[in-house]
Amino acid sequence: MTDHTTLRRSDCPISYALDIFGDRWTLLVLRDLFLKGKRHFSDLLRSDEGIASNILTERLKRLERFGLIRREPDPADGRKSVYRATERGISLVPVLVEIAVWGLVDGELDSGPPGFVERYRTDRAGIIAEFEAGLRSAD
Amino acid sequence: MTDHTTLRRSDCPISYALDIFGDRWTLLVLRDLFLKGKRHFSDLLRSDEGIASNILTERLKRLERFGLIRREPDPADGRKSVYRATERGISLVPVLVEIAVWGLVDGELDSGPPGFVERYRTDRAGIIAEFEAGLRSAD
DNA sequence: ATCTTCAGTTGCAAATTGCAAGCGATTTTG
DNA sequence: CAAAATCGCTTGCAATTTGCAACTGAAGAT
Repeated sequence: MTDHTTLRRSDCPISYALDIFGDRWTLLVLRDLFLKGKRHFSDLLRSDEGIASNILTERLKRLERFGLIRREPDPADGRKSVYRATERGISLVPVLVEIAVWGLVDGELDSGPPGFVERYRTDRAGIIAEFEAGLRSAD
Repeated sequence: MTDHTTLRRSDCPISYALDIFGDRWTLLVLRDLFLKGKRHFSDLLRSDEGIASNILTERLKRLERFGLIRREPDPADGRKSVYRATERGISLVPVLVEIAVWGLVDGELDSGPPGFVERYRTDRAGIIAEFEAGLRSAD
């Protein structure tokens, strides 16, 4: 069996990154977790794109193994876990923002915060810093 | 059959982007084409990661359909085609660079141009402009 | 106590990927 | 000019991954 979960295909940084999040779902899970503030399995399951529960389970485990997110028991509800960004995960915010901006412009979409692209053009660092700060302070 | 080649899963820009390049190979093809200056099928086939020829064929067709690259006959060799970035494709350079930087830092890799990350930190726009200019002037 | 919700797991069919071999059209070699 | 090599694919097929639906045990709500 080819082990895509640990095997590195080459020493190229782009290839390295894609071995972690180069699939149809991983970045969407991170989007919900990092940009939309979702924290629970059930919230993530109700993504706009309709991820299957077995896929979500597998991706969350993978992301935890790669150290991009961590899982904690929910103190308020024994059935639930809370998923959060680690510092390593937070370092992916610029990638997420870059992809979002590309998608907005290329797809001529108007979803997302109003004026996002305009602000990005003049204050990229500020936008990114804001998202990162939001993730660090999330309780 | 679910048609992943044309179906949009949601109106999220990240989802839109992933419907175009959210897989293990597409961005690696674009890397070779945009950042490594490869132009021919045979060169792309000899990627570090060892892409299969049927997958490469399919990805090139897809990228052409999405308007990110275009194909021309090679005037110097009737068997060959030349693949080039379109303006739309060039707009993906910032995404590629962002992912590359993330991979270099997170993976503690030392591949790529020396001092790339350092220059990125102080002159992101310059690096991107350089890659873009290189693509536009390529004959 | 019973019912519901939660976070998964399981089984299986369908789609995608990877591999090796083959192909016609060119181009190069002798 | 004929034969061999190269080019950009295509084809067949096995292995892997995905998607769907149904199910489960633990925990919470009524």
